[in-house]
Amino acid sequence: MKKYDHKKIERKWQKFWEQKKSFAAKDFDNKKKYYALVEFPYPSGDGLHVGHVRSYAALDAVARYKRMDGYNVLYPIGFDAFGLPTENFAIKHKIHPRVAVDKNIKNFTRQLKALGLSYDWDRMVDTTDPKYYKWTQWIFLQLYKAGLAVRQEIPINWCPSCKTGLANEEVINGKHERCGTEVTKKLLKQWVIKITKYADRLLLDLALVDYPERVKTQQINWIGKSEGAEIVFPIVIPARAGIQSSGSRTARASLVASGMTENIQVFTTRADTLFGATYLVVAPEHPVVASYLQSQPHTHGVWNLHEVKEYVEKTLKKNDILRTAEDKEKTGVELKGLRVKNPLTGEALPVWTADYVIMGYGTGAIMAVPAHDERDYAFAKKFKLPIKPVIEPVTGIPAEKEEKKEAIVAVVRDSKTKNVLMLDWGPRQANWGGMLFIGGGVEAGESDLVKVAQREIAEETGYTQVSFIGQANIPVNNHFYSNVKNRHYVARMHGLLFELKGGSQTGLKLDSGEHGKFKLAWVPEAKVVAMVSDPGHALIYRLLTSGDVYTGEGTMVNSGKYSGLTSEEGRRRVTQDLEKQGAGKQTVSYKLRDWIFSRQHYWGEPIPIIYCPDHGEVPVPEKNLPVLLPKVKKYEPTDTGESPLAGIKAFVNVKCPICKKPARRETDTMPNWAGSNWYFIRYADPKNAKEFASRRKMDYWLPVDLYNGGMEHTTLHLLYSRFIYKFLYDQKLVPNPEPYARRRSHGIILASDGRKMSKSFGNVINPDDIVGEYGADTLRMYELFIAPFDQMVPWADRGVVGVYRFLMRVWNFYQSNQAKIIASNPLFPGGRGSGEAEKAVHKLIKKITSDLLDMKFNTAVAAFMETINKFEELENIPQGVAERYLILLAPFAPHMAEEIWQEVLGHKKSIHTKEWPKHNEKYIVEDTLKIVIQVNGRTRDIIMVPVDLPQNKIENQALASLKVEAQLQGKTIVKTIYVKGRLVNFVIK
RNA sequence: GCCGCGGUGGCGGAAUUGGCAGACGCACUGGACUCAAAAUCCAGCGAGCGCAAGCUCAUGAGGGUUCGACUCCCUCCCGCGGCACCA
Repeated sequence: MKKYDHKKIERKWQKFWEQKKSFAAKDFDNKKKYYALVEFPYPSGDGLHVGHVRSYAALDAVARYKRMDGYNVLYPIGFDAFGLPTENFAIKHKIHPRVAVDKNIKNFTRQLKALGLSYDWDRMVDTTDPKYYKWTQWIFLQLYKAGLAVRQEIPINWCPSCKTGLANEEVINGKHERCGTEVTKKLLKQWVIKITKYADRLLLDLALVDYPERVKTQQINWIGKSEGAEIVFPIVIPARAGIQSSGSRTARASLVASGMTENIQVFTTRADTLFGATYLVVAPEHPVVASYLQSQPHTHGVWNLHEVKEYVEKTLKKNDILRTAEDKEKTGVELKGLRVKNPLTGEALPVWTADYVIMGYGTGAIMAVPAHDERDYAFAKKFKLPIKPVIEPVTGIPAEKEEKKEAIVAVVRDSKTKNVLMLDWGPRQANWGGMLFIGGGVEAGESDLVKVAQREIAEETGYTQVSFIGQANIPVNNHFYSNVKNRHYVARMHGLLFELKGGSQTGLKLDSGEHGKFKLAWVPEAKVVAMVSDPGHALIYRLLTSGDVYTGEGTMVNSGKYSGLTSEEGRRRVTQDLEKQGAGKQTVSYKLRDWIFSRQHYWGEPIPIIYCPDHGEVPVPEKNLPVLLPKVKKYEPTDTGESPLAGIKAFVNVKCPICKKPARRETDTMPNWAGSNWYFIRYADPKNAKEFASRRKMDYWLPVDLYNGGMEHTTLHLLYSRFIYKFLYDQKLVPNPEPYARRRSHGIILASDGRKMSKSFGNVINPDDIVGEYGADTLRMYELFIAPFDQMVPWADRGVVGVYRFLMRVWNFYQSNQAKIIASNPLFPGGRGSGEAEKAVHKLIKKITSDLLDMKFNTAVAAFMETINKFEELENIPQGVAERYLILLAPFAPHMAEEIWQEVLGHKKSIHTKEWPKHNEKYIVEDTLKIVIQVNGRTRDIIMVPVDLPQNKIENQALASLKVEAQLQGKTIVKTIYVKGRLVNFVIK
């Protein structure tokens, strides 16, 4: 028997496939195409990670399966090699990034080839190849021409020690990753890509694609669409501000001179709370603040310029992390003297600036409604600003005919035990009964709610020694049914909290219907929430005990003509009315920010723009692309805050393409994401020198049918590349609106200690070692086997051995002559065998095919194991069965399958060109059924019956079972449940 | 805090979507082979009671729906991931 020499076998077939170009994708085949894509790796100095292998092996299995199933498959690979890691690697090892990339790509290529992945190597791309990044620059120019690439002064992360701008990726916990200095914000002119213009389509078109739900929701949340209204608050200067009245020329003139606008626009999703706005807050970066500071103090009297200036400066120094992660204590300062007018009420409101309002969202200004917003509430409490409730919650379900009443709900807490007094009205019915607090109507003539509540407490519980603690800030309108009165009510319930001071009780004084209907119950605090059965009572309890602000919807109050409307209707009406008077409009706001595209680093694509003293920004003419990254000796970041390219005269100095006068090149480079945005398009036509890809080839190959990559790219690469593709689609340059029809993500592989694999922990598994010891087939199959594909899982050395043992058994099985039996069988002409083996292989075909389509690789591998176990039990395996098993295995263990196929079974052509087998249900169907017999839902016996046995016969057989008989002793059968072909269940009493 | 995902033997995980809980693999135990070990092969392997047939308990906790719940509903606890003053 031949030994399994994985090294020899794997090397042999890898060479064979490479020489024959077995897996090259043909452009324009008459077969159906299938484009399987894995995120191309970043060729780091550490080499391939076992995490890469998981993704690549999985899609390799799919790609190989699809080829065998008759598809023309494109399964390409390339390298994403620009960016910081390489630059840092180069600096650390004192070699040029170009050299480092070439070296790393070579190493990665060797490792990938040793895994026997069926890539079409002729289509390999490298984002740092000028022939490639020419088109990355070209795409940038298209964005520029469309007005989507613009230069803006934007606050960026800034390292004051290195004097350089930083990418977000370089900021770790608020510190510069290289020097540890705290990062600040600095205004710099940056290239910005207007991805926000596509926010809505990026959101809507998620409906067109098959992505995992969590990927979709993560993108939806990231885009963060909120529908709301923009409301215009005109700025007024009140008379008491000093010298001049609001119409005063002097005051106005000063404001206008300082650039002050006529009004402040706010964004809100709750226009229904406009009557509850008691002040305005603008972000410290808001232009109103700047104009306020520039205005002339002596004309304005009470202006507190100094204080405002100090606050703004302090805030701007903080970076985002400090500003948000710092204690949540609200800070802010009033822009004294400045007032705005509520456009609907005419009420004058003060204006504050506070860092809890951020410039980047909405309009950078809000109307504060402290009664119905937690942040505004906290701010108003701290600075003693008025709080005005304008929404009352509504609970319960309205009935057609209901009586209105004012009511109280009293929560009584024992001062010692902290238990809460509840009334137990028996089991909860549809809208009455259950556990409630003490409640009662306010009767005519009663005005003091505390007295009303004390009266009700005494009447219903007899307790008189209760002291008032507090009242809920808003009443709850509760629709309910009174069983006692047999009537529907809507009660405006005021919540009051009491403490019991003494246990003495007087006689109860109940309404006629109340006698004996309820019991008193002292409920521990922790259980109250779970026990209270009425939603209105539950809400009151929350308002009373947690001090929560009511931020939900409800019915409008204290809102003039809008009072009584629901929140939803109120929002519509208020917005409409504002629109009519030109004081507002319906609008939409997104959390998504524009994409900062400039990096002050050497190792990236130069941005193809020239600055001319006469013509300003001039794009590099397309015929002059690529703008080559110059070869330099020094590529370390400078300490001037400019890209290292700025110091290279031969690069910087250039003639203006329009007037030929001396001009300067842009010296910033593009971020890492630029090259990876569109690489999957290039695979369709990787060598094209005239276009980024030919339209015909794109029409054939795109979109990607299956794209696998990491979860960590969901809101970066995945979103960016969707955006770029949509942009190209709008330019009529690519054929579809979405680049990836189906997206899947693999879980990361942790080290066996459960931590992340990391050189510093010394727990890294190198794929080379596993390939060396057990072979690529074992490594690939192991990684598919360990866990569901999308789940994170720790590495287990022993698990590798398990898969290796399995492959050894497969090897030995085919080496023995067990697999070459039965030439023909009378029942199955054509050399196919009958019975168990045939059934097993048909089941396997079905299982493997559906698992490949569903990406359930772990259960597919288990099925291979199960089937080989079965084969070993059986005496004879027909050759046809053995061959089909091997064909199914080919996408998973391609080397071993090929070796056995050609060397042991003597076939002349590669197994990977063999057609994928089809299963036939008729071989799978069992001729006897296993019927589970249950008594009261518990399995008591299992019987085997012929498939065609009718129900009554099955039931009779079930009854005849001795084990069932034992259960039936002295009981009667109430009901018999039969589930076709599956079980009989006797319900007995 | 909000959103999403998850919790099943000693471990990684199966379970046709409401119908035999624990497939497959690892670890472990016993046996065969061996002078011995490794490798390999055979058998066992959720817990408790029992000589056994078998019975009882068991899918994070508690409740509910159902003839029947890992699966559906409610409440809670824990873990992971994302977002985080987004008005």
